[in-house]
Amino acid sequence: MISTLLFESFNKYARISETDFEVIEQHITKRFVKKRKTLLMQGEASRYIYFVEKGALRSYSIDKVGNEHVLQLAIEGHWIADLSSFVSQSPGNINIEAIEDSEVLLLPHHDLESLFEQIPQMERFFRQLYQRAYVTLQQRHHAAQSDHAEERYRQLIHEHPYVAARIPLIYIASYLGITPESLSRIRKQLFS
Amino acid sequence: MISTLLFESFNKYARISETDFEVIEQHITKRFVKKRKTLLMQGEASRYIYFVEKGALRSYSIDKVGNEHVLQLAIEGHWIADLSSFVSQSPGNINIEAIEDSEVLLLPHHDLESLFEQIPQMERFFRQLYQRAYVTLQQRHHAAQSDHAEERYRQLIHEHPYVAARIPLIYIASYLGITPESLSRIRKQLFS
DNA sequence: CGCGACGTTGATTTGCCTCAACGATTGTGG
DNA sequence: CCACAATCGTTGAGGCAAATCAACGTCGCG
Repeated sequence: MISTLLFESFNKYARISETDFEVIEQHITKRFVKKRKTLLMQGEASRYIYFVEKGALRSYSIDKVGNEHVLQLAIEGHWIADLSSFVSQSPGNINIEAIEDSEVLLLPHHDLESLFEQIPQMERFFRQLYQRAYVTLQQRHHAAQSDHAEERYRQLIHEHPYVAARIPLIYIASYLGITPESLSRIRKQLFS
Repeated sequence: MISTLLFESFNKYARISETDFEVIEQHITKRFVKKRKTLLMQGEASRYIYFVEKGALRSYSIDKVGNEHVLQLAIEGHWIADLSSFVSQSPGNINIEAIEDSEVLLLPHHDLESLFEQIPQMERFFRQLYQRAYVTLQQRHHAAQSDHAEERYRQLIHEHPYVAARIPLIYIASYLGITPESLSRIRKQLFS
């Protein structure tokens, strides 16, 4: 087995047997990404969906004035992707970059159809993945509208303590939709 | 044919023949909703996805302090739903309400499986529907992060002039994530 | 060593909110 | 059918959360 983490991830949302998993693994390739190196650049069609085996990554978009906005933070055991680009196989406007030296497993869009046919549970897994992505995005949007920055930061610490502890403040701030300065002040006030 | 509008909507994103459409129509029911009456209430599992045949509706969620946040505005020819609830068939936290006296067509989740089998193009249509919902949400989130209220309002007028012209200012404001007072001031400044 | 990445702190500004009041419509119950 | 109540939009005054601008300290690394 290439990756126990990956096996567990599949099994969390669908029942994948070990023999099925072996089939899946044949379609997986591994890639190493150095800190601050880009894995996916806007303008490309995202040929893969990425599973973080080790390290940490972020996805972000860039606005008119050149500011980056973090969409997703992912540490080992989690998936990261530009889903709209991956699903439609058309150019996206999202970048994915390593925050630490990382190992990433690549599952190619190209192989999905045949995988779905061989392993019906894979289809279920992906359906759920898309669903979760949508629900998460909706919750974030709602939180951004209705909660203050401090409350959103509290929530993040509560739900993803590892992420909050490990990822540099600048990216956390961007994820929360505020400036590093603001988050720094919020933290100061929160831990005292 | 019950509804030409509905037929056109299907055909915009998938090729549905008239004979296929007749099959679909057998699963559709019509419902009249009076202004300010609720079509779907939070806590319910959304059994239907709704097509607006006539009138206008909004979907919204309510935050801790009791404020409403409009998620979607839909006039005739458009779909509206609590997708996460509809897809998972579990209780949602979204309300759908008529802004004007409206006619709505109901497509039940219960019938989808069999429809997908009979009319493969239906599956394609729904896949695209989900995709568009996701992309739209992501764009809105990005806009909320990077643009000022005035710019977001401009965009809305540009992309959905009919909506902007017809829907009361309070709902537009909520959709943009600002107060009615703020939008009123933005408008004053914009049209002078 | 020197430079870039990262975090902090202070001073000031600003976009939008809150609260309050008021007019114009539209809706409704007696 | 009229009176009164909501709904909707506007305007003004004041306040606040977070942004901006600027400066500085620490750390890791080529």
